Amino acid sequence: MSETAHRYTAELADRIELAWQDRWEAEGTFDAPNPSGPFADPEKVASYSGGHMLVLDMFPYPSGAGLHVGHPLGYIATDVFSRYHRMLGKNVLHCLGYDAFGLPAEQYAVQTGQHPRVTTEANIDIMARQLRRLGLGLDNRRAIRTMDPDYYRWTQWIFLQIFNAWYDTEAERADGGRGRARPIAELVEEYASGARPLPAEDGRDWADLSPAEQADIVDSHRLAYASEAPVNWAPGLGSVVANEEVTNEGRSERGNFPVFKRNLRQWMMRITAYSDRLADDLDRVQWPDKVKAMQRNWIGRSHGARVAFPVAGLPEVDPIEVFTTRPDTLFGATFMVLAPEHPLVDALVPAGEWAPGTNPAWTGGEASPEAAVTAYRRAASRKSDVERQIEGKDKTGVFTGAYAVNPATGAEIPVFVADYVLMGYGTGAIMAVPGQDERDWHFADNFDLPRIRTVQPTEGHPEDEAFTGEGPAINSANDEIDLNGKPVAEAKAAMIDWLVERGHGEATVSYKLRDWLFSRQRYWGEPFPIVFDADGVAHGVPESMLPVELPEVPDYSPRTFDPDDAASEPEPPLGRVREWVEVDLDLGDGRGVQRYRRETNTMPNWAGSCWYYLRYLDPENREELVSAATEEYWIGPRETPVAGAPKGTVDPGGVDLYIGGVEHAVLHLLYARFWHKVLFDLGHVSSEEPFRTYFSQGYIQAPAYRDDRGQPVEASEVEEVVGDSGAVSFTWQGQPVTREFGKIGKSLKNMVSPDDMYAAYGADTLRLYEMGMGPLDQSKPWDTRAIVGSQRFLQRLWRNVVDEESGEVRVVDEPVDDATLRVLHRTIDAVRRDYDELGFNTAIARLIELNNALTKLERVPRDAAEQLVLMVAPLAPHIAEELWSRLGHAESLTHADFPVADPALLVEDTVTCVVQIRGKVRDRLEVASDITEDELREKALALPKVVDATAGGVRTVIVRAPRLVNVVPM
RNA sequence: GCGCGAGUGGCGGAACAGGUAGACGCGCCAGAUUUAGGUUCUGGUGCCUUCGGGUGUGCGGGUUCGAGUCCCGCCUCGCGCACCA
Repeated sequence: MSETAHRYTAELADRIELAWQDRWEAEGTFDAPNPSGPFADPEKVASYSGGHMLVLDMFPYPSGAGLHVGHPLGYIATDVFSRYHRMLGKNVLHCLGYDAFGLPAEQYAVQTGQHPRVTTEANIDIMARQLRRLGLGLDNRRAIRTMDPDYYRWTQWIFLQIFNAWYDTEAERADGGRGRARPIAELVEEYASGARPLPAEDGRDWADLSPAEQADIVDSHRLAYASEAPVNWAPGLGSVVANEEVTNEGRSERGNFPVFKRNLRQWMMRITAYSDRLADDLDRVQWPDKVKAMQRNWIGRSHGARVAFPVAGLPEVDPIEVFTTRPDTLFGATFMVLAPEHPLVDALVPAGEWAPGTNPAWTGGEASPEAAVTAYRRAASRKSDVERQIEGKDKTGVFTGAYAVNPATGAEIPVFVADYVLMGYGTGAIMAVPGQDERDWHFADNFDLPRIRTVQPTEGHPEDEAFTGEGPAINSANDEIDLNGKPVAEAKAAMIDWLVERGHGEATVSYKLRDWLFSRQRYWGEPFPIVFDADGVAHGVPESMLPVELPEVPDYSPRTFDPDDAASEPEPPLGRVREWVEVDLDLGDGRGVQRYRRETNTMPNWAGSCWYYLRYLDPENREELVSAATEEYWIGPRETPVAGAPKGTVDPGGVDLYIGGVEHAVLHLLYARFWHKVLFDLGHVSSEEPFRTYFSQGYIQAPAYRDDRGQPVEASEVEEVVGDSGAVSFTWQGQPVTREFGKIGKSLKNMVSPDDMYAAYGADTLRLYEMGMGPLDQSKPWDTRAIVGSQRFLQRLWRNVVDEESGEVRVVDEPVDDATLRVLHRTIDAVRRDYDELGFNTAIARLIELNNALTKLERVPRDAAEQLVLMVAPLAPHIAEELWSRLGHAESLTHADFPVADPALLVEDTVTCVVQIRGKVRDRLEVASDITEDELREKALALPKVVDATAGGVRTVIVRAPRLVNVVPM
């Protein structure tokens, strides 16, 4: 034990931190008042001079492994930002809930027989303790959990809103655009009154239709609908998954099982109705360009044309509709290709044998078109996405035996079936233009089909390749239209005009985005508030019957199958609870008590996370999801749009700062935007976007080590060996291992727990280290050795205020000297700018510099120390509170005013001027900061080094007073 | 292949608007304290150097009085998408 009994050690930090965490909790320091409702405190709300701000993190999934040091990075950043803005006088709401439904808890439950609620609650407790120890300033009254019935009743309520809505593409919006969701009852009304013509043209009125026919029409409009459609079925997982959850390799993100396209009856969300708004409104939010690009790419809007190709000799068959982005190349369409699943295929295929003279390569080795198509379709349906991927560019297909007429040339061109054309994009059929499309070129190669170039390739372009570039049209004229010589864009426009005029097609837009598969065959998720009547018609459960609670089941596991058994059928666990599934209800629709069957699928994990930020605002509201006043207060549109938005942009509202990982760029962040827009259309929220500013934080990577077999070894047991030459190598149990940097976790055996950091350094040191490592949006390697630097800073800060031996406050009540005052105010100015822009690493560097300056003083003036403590507070709140308190302040500094820089003190009297010769620094001058150019030039030219260099004369002198002179000799 | 981003000391990273490259921290070196180790404190630390200076921000060119920063062409790495007609 040294005599420095009051040194800032890990033990002292621990005592200070726990004490302040208790006090914050007892005083409700971070409880943010609402303007009305359960958390109302209008007086307090009005007292905030700086307005209000909502700062959120993507909420965590409570996994069993607890936190590692990578998790809190974003939480610390939002906490620092929140604390800073509280000191600017704002009512800051920062809180954190739990994404509690999900697969890992269910899988664990299957293994152990423990109810997933029990394990999830235990995990939440562990996480909550670890997060509390970090000193986050959260309003814990709002820590919602998606698995609680009080929460998911509103998830179900939103589902019903979507179920009971349709997208009216003609309806006008407030912003002047067209298209918005409307209640389904209004659609029924319009049909019933005759205001809207019925889709079927058999002359009957709405009232003449049977209830089942009416239901069919209504259901086909709903934004949430059950439909039989090709979905991603993962037999090994026992569940279907969304497109967004299928990996590049065609496997399920969860469990890594093969995924098959299967026609199954599942719940879908009509997110495609919002394609344009989801793409366009990205201009209105402040998000990283990368994430905007990812969403735009996922939505995949492309402009082109729809063209109809009549089928030769079959006037009764519908023409084949294709989508093309290159209508200008129509003259080069020498064949057509339909997706194997295309509904028109059966009608096209002629009966009987192949026509005499059919190219044997087209027949797939079968005796008739029908046999060939059937065999090809069967083979295609058996292929998993993995296999499709592996086959890659090797184009396969068979001839259907049918020909279509190219409307531009009148030529009869063969129609093929091939799986390189996807049913889910465009119309599921293409016009093949081998001259201008690589894939079509390859197919033409394989099947000996003609190729006509319709764009003049640039010089030197290989003879044996498609030309996809820009150039004048060639070979593109008939009696009515001549594109030859026109550049691509002009030719496109001319062709579209001609197509429209002749009734062959029209300009159109196509999207990659598809409707969202919304049901899962799992136990641990939200039940659908849906029941089916005896006719199989789906009915929404009345609001008064919400929540539809998740029943207890004897067995949590869905039925899983051999991972490659594509023909297996999903069987959700809830289907086994007959007494829950079969239910007598009065839905209040005049039918009285009837027997119904409940929907046994559950909602995907994304459901709860789609809207949790809204429930934070008003978590105890029993009547509404969120009250209008509260929603508008926290996330209503602001007067000024976000920085960087195009001119004339109207602010969409939303969370002021949302921080989370980029892995959710096209999942959570797209789904939440979709739900929010539906809620906006239906009048439940005033904001049009959920997150007006989103920031994606980087990952913290930690060193991981592998032995000579490539197996990870326990990183904490690895020793570093420094060789004679200074080269560093690593060993584990005596054997050499190699180092890499990777995601922290069990799989790489490189876990670093925050608990160990709390024990060795304290939470403030950990916070400071994580914020000081580098820019927040960058990934960076964890280095436990380097944390000590952050601890040393806090120790020096502590020592500047508290005497280490006596424990007494050692600041003096003397005015701050002029030099120190200038350093102080420059620091205030810089730190404010850094905090505003989440530049915490540079803010910390500034604070260390200021602290080092104070260390050099014989006596530390109180005023300088206090301002420094206030500036450190957002980053290291416990030590700051403790020092603030020891400096004689009874109140927490949470709402103390953040220091303000005096502009007068930012102007320096003298500055260092560099004197360059030919652009290289050769000397320096101390000059008055208001020195004139002429004076400075004179001084610089008089310097001995300059005199030497300019003996042969001066060509030019550049003067940028007061900082720089550049002399260029002859 | 397409899209986005990044290459700066031994390491993490600074550098507002083209104007002192390497702030701050780790590590390393030296000294002080300590019985010693550790801790803590003080000073030094891009590279080369004949101690005058030379050189230096992935590579090659360009613009400029002046380039880490702007332009053109490459290379490498990371991330995302990927038969999207």
